[in-house]
Amino acid sequence: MNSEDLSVKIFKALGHPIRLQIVKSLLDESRCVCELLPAFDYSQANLSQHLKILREAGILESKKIGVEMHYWVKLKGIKKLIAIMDQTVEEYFDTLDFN
Amino acid sequence: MNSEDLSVKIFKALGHPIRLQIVKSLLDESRCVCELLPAFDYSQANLSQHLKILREAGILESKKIGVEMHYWVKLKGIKKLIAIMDQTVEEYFDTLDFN
DNA sequence: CGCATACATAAGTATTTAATTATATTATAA
DNA sequence: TTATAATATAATTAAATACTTATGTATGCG
Repeated sequence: MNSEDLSVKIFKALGHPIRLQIVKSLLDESRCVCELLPAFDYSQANLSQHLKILREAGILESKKIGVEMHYWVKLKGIKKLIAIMDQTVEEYFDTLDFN
Repeated sequence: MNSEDLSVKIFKALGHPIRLQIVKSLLDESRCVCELLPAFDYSQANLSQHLKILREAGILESKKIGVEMHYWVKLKGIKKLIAIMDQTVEEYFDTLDFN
């Protein structure tokens, strides 16, 4: 896969409300699915599928510990990316004030 | 729309190869559709629809000048966002080298 | 063992998104 | 005014994505 395709894949992976929530909740600490599941209101299968998409985009990494599967954010850039997105969204709302 | 939804909308808008290309080509200068169209290999209608999605995500702004419609990147954050994405993709490929 | 827990995968359906083709709009120029 | 260029919109179809329900797999425990 080339850089352009990977960029698109990462943007796309983050372009879903459930997945963005998941990633945000993993920015500073790893968690197992058993912790994520009750935190959100999605079915276990659905959550698992979204985690797979995030793993395949290279955003998350996982490791099995006993019976639990732990997930964390693999790329440091993702945290920056989300921070810049927050800034950008602020910028957007700021521009609205002048209309 | 709240911040979370807007973040998702922007990520999603960038998560398509055509749209990412368009945005990148507009990062430093505005262009009319008549300049964009021959630069890429998409049908006029298709291009127009992607431009609409980018406008509706707040990423692009447009203005009609005579018979031409000019587009440019409205949010400064978008340029940063794409720069961080490029870094992140590099980071990804770097991590692969150690496997 | 055999069962329970934690998770993944598969299959099916519903919904969304994308692309194509055709048509509409708007501004200028002849 | 009509013709043309530049662009948008609508309608259709195709394809991808998301969600649900059902089932499978690995690990640890009694």
